[in-house]
Amino acid sequence: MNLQESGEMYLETVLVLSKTNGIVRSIDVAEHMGVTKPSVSRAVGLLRDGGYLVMDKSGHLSLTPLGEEIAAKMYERHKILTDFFVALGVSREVAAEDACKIEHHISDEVFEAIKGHII
Amino acid sequence: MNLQESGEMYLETVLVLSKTNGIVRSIDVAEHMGVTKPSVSRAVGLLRDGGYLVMDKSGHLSLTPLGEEIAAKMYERHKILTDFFVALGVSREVAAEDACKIEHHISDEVFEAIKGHII
DNA sequence: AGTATCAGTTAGCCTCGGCTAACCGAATAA
DNA sequence: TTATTCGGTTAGCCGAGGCTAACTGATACT
Repeated sequence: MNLQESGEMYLETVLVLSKTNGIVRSIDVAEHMGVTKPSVSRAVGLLRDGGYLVMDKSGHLSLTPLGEEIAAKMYERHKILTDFFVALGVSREVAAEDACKIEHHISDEVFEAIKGHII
Repeated sequence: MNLQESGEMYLETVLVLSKTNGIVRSIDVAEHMGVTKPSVSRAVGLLRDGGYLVMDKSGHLSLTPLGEEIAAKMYERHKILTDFFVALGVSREVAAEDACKIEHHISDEVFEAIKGHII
């Protein structure tokens, strides 16, 4: 499985929800992301097949080390990019929105450069 | 027609090629973007229907004021973002690649903030 | 015990944006 | 004049990633 932007987003959401809620179910992911249950169901199936997460018999999702790695990477990008934009004078809300969109598109090189220039 | 990321990319390419080559044909757009003729043909059709560009009887493409506006906006973003990343220490090549990807995703607010902080 | 609710899945549809194969018409070359 | 090439179009396929409708199975309520 070649992880697409949407896959990264699902993994990041699982990570964020597990930090805040503890346990994470598909329905929580759906609500948090504003998508439907079937969309999450398919995404979870693909991510499970790809070895990025597992679902136990009661429907609780947990990231594998591989999934955790990607989710943590996206989450770090999200935070750093948001802070960076805020530091440039952007409102926190718009900064977070944009961070969410571009975190999946920038190269490691550009991200590290930004990270190294936090004001 | 609601302009998608790919539409913006086609418009920007027409603008860039018109700056360098003068006249622009679909085949030139295809070669420059690394897509096939049918892909360009369909995109040009949609952009024509949306009032973003016109094609004369000999196949020459030109942007309408509406298309020009969008293309110029993307082109400016491309240049500014590239310069910004280069200023942060990123190689020109990677900077341009990333600029190309994110120019379609960032908000006006974030872009203006970046533009105002060119080092 | 029977019913309602809730979470997850399945089936199937849609749009976007690539692709190949095949066709058309104009210009060029033999 | 006929054949090739070139540029554009048409038809149709595919994958990604949304969606709705409908089913399933478990838990909880009456």
